Amino acid sequence: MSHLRYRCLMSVPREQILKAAAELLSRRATASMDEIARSAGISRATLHRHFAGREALVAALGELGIRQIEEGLDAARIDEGDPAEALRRLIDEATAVAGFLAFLYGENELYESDPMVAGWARVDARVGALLKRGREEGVLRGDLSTAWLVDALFALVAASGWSVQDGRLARRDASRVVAELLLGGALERSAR
Amino acid sequence: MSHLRYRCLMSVPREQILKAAAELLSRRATASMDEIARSAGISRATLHRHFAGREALVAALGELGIRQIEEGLDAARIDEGDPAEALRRLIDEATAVAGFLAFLYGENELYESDPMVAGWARVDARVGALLKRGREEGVLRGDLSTAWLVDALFALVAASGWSVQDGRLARRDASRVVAELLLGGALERSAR
DNA sequence: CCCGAATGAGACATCAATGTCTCACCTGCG
DNA sequence: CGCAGGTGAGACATTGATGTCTCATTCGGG
Repeated sequence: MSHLRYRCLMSVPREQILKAAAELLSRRATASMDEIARSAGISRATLHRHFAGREALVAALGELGIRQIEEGLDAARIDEGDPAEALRRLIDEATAVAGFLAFLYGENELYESDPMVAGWARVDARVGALLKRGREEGVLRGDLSTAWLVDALFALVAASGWSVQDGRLARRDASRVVAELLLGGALERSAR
Repeated sequence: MSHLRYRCLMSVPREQILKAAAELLSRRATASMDEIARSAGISRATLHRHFAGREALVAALGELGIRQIEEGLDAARIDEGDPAEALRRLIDEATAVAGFLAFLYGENELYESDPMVAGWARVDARVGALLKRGREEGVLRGDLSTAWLVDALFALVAASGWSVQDGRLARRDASRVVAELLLGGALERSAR
């Protein structure tokens, strides 16, 4: 939430445009520039003033998404303490930017660009390292590959974002339900 | 649904075309008809001979997807026996058609049609009923809503399908890792 | 009050995807 | 062999999205 000064009209902040675009595109990759603009509450002309074209918009979206997730990884301090607790902190941060994560998760095949691939690889490596540490410390199961757990983590975070968008899940519950399901599973404790 | 014999060339079966289309479109919703055709190993002209247009293709895709999932629900006999075991059977059936499920899961906002919405609602209700039964019998946790568990189930099945497509997961392991993660979670048993 | 900056609405050309068509080819069968 | 059905390649017009442009409007600041 940038509280910078806007000299004239109440311009919609660039980041807010990107957020709206991410949430729309994560659901409908075929959304037109006009739909994207209206979802952000601006006109198509203004959208084009911010981003040269669809390609530039998607590039900015990918860049911001990667940056937000990496900032989340930093904030979660995933190299410290109990792996399970680190994972919960990571999920806290990730669900906060679930919209962008859902976009990256579902759309990374489109508009492939080297920096985006590299950024995603960095994120993947860091999350994988955490899960590997958890496995080696005996906290996480050894019969589920870390690669699958990474995929499952992002899938659940993205799903939580969609559930929130669709009103099936309260935003404040997203982090908890993802963490509880990913870590503890769906079975009642007495039943396992 | 004509299951007639093909008298001349080795025609690519309609269902195989739909399967290829589902796997491609679940990843890249913007794929062109030409890309879809080539992913199925046929020409654009032949694709148009099978399906009047993109709309008809997507409709057929949705119809077949819903049908396959409902057949899977039938085969899994989810109303019988231990809910956890029923859920494992359901996941077995669902991962077998993960490509179609991933398509339906990610693309159901596009090309909305009444029969598709109704079909998805039927599936949702049946899976929800199973989870509700599991909760009432004390097998499934009561602190995770059934709506969330339904979303998570489909998200994990779809994710497993993508992981298989991308070569990060062996197809024969898909059912196991989804079921183990969804039911038991990622924590080592001794650690919880 | 007036000016400047940013916006929204709309016109316009361009481009890629789409849907339809024709035609030549191949294969299986009588 | 000759035919018939299915196919691939390609031409063609059409459509919708896109990118660029102009112009009037509006709001904030000096």
